[in-house]
Amino acid sequence: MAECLENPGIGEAAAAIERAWRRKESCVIAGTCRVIYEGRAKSFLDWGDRLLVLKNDGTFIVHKPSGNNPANWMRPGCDLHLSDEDGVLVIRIESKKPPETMRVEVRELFFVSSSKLHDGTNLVQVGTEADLAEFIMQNPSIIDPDFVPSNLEEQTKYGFLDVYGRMKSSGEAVIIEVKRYNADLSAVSQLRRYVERVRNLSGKEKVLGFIAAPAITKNALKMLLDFGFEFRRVEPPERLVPESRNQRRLLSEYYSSEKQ
Amino acid sequence: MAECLENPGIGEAAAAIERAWRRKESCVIAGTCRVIYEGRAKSFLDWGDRLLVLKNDGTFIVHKPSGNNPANWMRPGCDLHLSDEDGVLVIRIESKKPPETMRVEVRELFFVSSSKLHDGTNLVQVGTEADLAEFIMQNPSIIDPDFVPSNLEEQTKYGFLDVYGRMKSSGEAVIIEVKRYNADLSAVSQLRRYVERVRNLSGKEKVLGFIAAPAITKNALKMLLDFGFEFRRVEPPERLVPESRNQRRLLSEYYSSEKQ
DNA sequence: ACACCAAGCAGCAAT
DNA sequence: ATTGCTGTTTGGTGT
Repeated sequence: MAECLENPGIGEAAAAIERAWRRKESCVIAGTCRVIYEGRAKSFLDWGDRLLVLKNDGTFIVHKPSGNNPANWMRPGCDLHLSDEDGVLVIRIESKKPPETMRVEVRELFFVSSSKLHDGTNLVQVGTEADLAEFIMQNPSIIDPDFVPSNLEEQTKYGFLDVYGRMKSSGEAVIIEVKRYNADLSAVSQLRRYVERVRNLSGKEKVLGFIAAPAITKNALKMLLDFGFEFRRVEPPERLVPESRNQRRLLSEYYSSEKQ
Repeated sequence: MAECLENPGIGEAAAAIERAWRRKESCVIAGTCRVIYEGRAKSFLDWGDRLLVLKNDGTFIVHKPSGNNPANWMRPGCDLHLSDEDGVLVIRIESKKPPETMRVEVRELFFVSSSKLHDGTNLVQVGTEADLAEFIMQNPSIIDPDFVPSNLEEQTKYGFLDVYGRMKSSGEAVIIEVKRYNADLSAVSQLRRYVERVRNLSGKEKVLGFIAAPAITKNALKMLLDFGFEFRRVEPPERLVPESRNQRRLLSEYYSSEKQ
């Protein structure tokens, strides 16, 4: 099932990686390497110890021993080529579209571990911006007692709008830009764009603009008010901070929500 | 140096991970697991085979056997806690700020590999937007034969302006928003914001706005022209090798050695 | 600490 | 295929 080599030689390691790749296994290499990337940009990473992750779909990821993000990577669908150049293991990874290449030179190896991995399940997520928009649709009075959200068809004729509707009494169009976190200047710009678009397309003179978010930056609020728009504070529907007690209950909660 | 376990039992694996963590080694686990994350959002990943990467700085990353991005992750600085719950290895990862938790249950293990990794060198990169802005500063005629870029201090006076200057003959202010790729609607919004800001702050009536990029989307071009701005096509220079910074010297050394 | 912005952004859905 | 936009965005820089 799994195959691990501790402190292998170049040839040994190359054979193991080649084998894993041919068998469509996932493979992790730890070693001292340097990396050259050329594609949409160019980069060079000088000698150091890293983790190299090779997936069977042609994904290749270089991780430094600290930090969240990879130092270098190649997206799924790459080709792999291994060679021994003067005692250095050279891994070339190539992508056709976009045209990119990565060259990893490994001069010392700590381990090469590989295993066939099966995974048919996908991540289930809650707490996104779409969830917040849905919450506003269900609770329109958060925006205004007079606000009535529209159906989706009416929205789509104006393009991508987070939440769209109108004021019941006046019939004025209402556009709401929803942000999951602190709304900033670009959120206001976005709202402004949408408002102008709806004004043009509908011919309505009066289009009201709102930003609904947990918070808004000072400058963004100023810009918002300058344009005659309004801010509505909206807390996310669920408490997302972790509870210390009874972690297991949460798991069963996920299960029941999965089952539905 | 390196330590690998193939198909270990729960207790064995827990001991190895604990040991790696205590020794500040980087550790990779392959196994069948499910993952619950709660923090800025919530997610649940049902049973499947994954790679788990634990770094000594408290980074924890869950990779599915395909795809570029991690399914789940915890950023640097987390605490780790291991336990055996009814024959299932439970890895709890906790972050204080922001308050987040991840719970990984591993019911089968393929390998646990760890090694102490040292890496003092950082990535050197060229071909960013800043490089393109620098190129325009050096070659202002790309924008207009009459365009004279200002020095860097003047750039920062109004905030984050990519390139700022004026027309030599008329004295009109010029603002250039630089994009490394296809300029889109948000790029035009950004330019518009900057132009309005400079108009307000400087009292200048005439402020010219440009987008300099390799390309621009259709709608973005329409919006750009509607506002009276202009587009300038700018291809990134063939050779992006900079000279000033010490770190960057490494890259130019590489390139010149490659070219021979 | 906050605000703002680029990113080899990635990935996804709608056109 | 392109466009537009979200993201547990991340990471960096300037105030």
